[in-house]
Amino acid sequence: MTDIARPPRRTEIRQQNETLILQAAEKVFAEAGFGGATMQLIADMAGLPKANLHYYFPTKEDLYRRVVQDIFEIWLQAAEAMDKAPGPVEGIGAYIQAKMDISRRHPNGSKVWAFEVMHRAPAIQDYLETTLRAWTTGRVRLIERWIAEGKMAPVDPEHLLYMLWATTQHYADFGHQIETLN
Amino acid sequence: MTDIARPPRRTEIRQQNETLILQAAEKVFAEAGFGGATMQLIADMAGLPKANLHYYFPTKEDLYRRVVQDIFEIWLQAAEAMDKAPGPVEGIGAYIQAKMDISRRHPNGSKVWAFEVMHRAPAIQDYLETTLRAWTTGRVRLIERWIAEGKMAPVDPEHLLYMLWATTQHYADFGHQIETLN
DNA sequence: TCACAGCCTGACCAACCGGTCAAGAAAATT
DNA sequence: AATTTTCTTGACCGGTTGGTCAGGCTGTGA
Repeated sequence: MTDIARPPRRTEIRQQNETLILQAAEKVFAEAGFGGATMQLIADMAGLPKANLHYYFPTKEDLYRRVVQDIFEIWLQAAEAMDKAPGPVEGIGAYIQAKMDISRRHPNGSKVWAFEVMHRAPAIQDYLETTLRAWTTGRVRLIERWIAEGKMAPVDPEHLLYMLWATTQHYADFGHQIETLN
Repeated sequence: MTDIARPPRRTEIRQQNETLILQAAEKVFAEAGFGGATMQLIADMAGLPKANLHYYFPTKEDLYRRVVQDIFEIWLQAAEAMDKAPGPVEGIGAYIQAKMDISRRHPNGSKVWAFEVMHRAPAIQDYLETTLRAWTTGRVRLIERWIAEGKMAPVDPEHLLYMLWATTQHYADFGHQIETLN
């Protein structure tokens, strides 16, 4: 009956190595895409033998899916910043701020996410069709309410969201292009 | 001394096969990135034996560089639409129109371009640092003139261009995401 | 002290990678 | 008709790929 004491310990090594691998994987996948990435390179970057990767993540796809899933969850958190705001100026401003922060703190994850969405999202179709859609409709309704209350100009809420995504994503992913031109 | 008659003929088969290969390559590179694409898959998609690809394009990199170069030249042509316009409304409008048209007609090329720029553009550094920069400064000056003439609101010309890039590129590359949500 | 579950890894495998090449087919030039 | 150039391709090469596995190691609980 010692149910409470079991889970905490014993997984320390596992968790430590998993994050180590995930960090390396995020970087390699971001730089080469799924097909271009190699388990050997990820292993080298993590400082582990390749066989050890396969101990924690049986296949390359498992590892990739996990990387995508992680960044998606972080990405979703930016929504909170929008909901807590009293009006559009603070809400949208805070959302942009949060998204740009994520892009800055997880540039690799941001690229993996972009790559994934660009390619029909074979690894995350479920997310796009359920979680993401739910999130979007919720936010669209919020913006519609703001418009109805006269707090902001009557723009198409969906297109506004697309533009926000486009711009923040662009600054995250095309940093090099912008940098070169300045 | 028959200098004029030489170039036209003789390259018919070559040109035909080159475009056939380039079309297949554009698609495969767009879907898998440079590292994930394979010469075998491109060959199959073009309906040619793999050894034949290497006859026209000695290495995978040569083929890739050519694909990137082609889409870049098409991309540059959208500039003309902007220059011919008398004012910002027509100019920027026409530019967006032209870019969206390109994205719609060359969705694969657009993805290859995005992928290339996202990854520090190893194959086209020269372009980014010369041609593209020249193009940008020219357009910035055009917008500045429009602002000086009171034809449009005084916004930062460079940031305006970035936003235009971001939005049009987003609609081209993330078509699937937008489609899924609608 | 022992046992046992979780962790580690060198060696190995079939499949596939980009690229080569020689020998021949087709086309253009003479 | 002869010759030369361009095009085509099956077979092949060394190296790399994702993935496996047997056997050893290690920390912990009894």
